[in-house]
Amino acid sequence: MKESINFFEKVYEVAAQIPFGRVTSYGAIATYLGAARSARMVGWAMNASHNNNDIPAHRVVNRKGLLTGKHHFDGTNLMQQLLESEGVIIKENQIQNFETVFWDPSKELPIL
DNA sequence: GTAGTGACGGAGA
DNA sequence: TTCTCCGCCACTA
Repeated sequence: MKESINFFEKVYEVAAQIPFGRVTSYGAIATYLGAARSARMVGWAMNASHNNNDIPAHRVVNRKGLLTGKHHFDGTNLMQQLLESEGVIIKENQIQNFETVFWDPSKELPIL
């Protein structure tokens, strides 16, 4: 076990605070954490979030609102199904009204 | 030690 | 808007 990278826990913390029926992007989280150029790390952290049940990874999509991470879920439509259950409309793996359901941590959460 | 890859994002065309 | 290229950090072979 290495020293726990705060980056991971921060990502989890932010993701866990995503309100019901809202979504955010990897870049938004990365920017909030001060790693705007490391959005990939956020996605990578999400990959490890499988061990954290409190991490609604299905609420995290790319900046286009595309469910790029759905392949990492058990089913093929599990991610979409979860989001639709929260009132998020999805079509062709892309979130509709993305601007409406988008949740920006850098705006909603206190500045780091 | 080097190269390839990835749940991404931004800039340029 | 989409496509391509580059950069970013961490992991794997």
